[in-house]
Amino acid sequence: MPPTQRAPPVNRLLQSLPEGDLRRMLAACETVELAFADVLYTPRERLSHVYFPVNSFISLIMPIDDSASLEVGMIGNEGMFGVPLVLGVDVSPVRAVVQGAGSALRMDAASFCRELGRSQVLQREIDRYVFVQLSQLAQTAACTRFHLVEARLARWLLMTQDRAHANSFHITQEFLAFMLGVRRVGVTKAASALQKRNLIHYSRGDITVLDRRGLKAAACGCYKADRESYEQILG
Amino acid sequence: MPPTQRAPPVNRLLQSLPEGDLRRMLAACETVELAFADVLYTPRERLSHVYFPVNSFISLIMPIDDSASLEVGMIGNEGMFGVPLVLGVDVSPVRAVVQGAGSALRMDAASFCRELGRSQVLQREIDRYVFVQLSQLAQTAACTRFHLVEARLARWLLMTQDRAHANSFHITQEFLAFMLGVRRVGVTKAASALQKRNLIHYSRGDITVLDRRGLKAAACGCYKADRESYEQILG
DNA sequence: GCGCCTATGTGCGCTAGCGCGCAGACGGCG
DNA sequence: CGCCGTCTGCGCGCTAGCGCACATAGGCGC
Repeated sequence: MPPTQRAPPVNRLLQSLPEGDLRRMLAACETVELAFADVLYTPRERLSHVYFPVNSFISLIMPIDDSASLEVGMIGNEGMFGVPLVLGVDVSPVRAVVQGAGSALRMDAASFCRELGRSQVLQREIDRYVFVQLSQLAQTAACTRFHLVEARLARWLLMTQDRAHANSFHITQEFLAFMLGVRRVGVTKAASALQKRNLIHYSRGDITVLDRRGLKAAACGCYKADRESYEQILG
Repeated sequence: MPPTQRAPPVNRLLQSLPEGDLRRMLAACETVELAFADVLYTPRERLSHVYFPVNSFISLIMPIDDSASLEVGMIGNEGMFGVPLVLGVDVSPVRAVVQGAGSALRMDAASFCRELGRSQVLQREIDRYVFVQLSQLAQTAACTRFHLVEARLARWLLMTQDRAHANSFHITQEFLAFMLGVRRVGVTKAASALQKRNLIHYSRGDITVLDRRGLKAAACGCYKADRESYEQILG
């Protein structure tokens, strides 16, 4: 997935299905446009829909102590939102917020469960995706504990770049701080350090990755670990 | 699960099965004795067996940067080790270490997958358990980021007490530090603070919970959140 | 061209936790 | 009874990140 490549026309989880299954899934989906910062799900609600991002992407945010929160997962067109439904549960502990505007395929929960029951391949594919999310979660937990903000930021930027399928995207430092669970000032410091090293450029919320290779070097190993986990299981 | 109650005779995931399924599962299991600090699984190995703790319990530890690590999950007789197999994957990113000595039911991976395919009820039950683990993982990630060592320690002691089905258990501060991802000295400080408040007593690795209610008050809300998640989904 | 809002940068005192090294203390074993 | 290994406690200087408050700076509307 080189960053300059265009996003595939549909979601990759779906794309891997045999033709019949794919057709049925697409028939049960509607295309929706997601706007930046849209909240698709709030904890304790019922999960009414699943989302398969096409060129949008979504953050999973774990709230805690009614003021702090932490991003614990990111979903682009390699995945889906609504994993608990696969496990027979219709709630989730995390908030789902649109991080990159764009389109997604949406399907109501009941239809999704029905199709899951019908297609072995779908079931199997999505199960594997659940595993990938689980791994990412564990990685993020440890990363958040041990790694410095600058490295975590670099990781975040790389992950976002992958899901945005572009070198530039929009995100303010305020919002970033919120994702990483640090102060805005912490992000300012880390980001300006990366900018001084000519790895990124940013201005008023528009971030451009200038040197992807350098950014990888600045990031912690967690980025690589995530990628490898994904490629090994779903690649 | 009041702490003084004895551990149920078998694993609770299994106990909830209808008689036929239960019999088949038990037939495919062997009882093994797990010793403290046994390593049941090392990342990147193939998952050869699943474990259903009876009165033992197991820690899931995420290694990172070949020296640091962090506990990201705990498995007592309410759960099982080997969740990735449910998702069609035969590896795991976490180490599995015996935290409390005792017995467990062990089953080889192939038999487990076969039984999963045979019993809808088993499948459904275990899926829900996977969800609980996932929630716990997210909770732990955020907890680790935001909460002070003392509160995290209190949470850990309560979780352990639940799984040990006893007020006392053995764990050195060194090992505890390792779980919580902090220095041993950090644990010493937190533990002696709890001891001064008469919530716990400890000496050379033997820890006794004296005041469970008080310990709950000292712990962060994550303990309560975990319990509620478990009870709501599997209770 | 001016004002305002949003985004970014900075300074300052503070705290939790780190790394390191050492001191005491308890207990099992010879 | 004494030794030694394990477990616990403490001191010291250091750093990352916090909370707060304020200072620039770019864009947009009027």
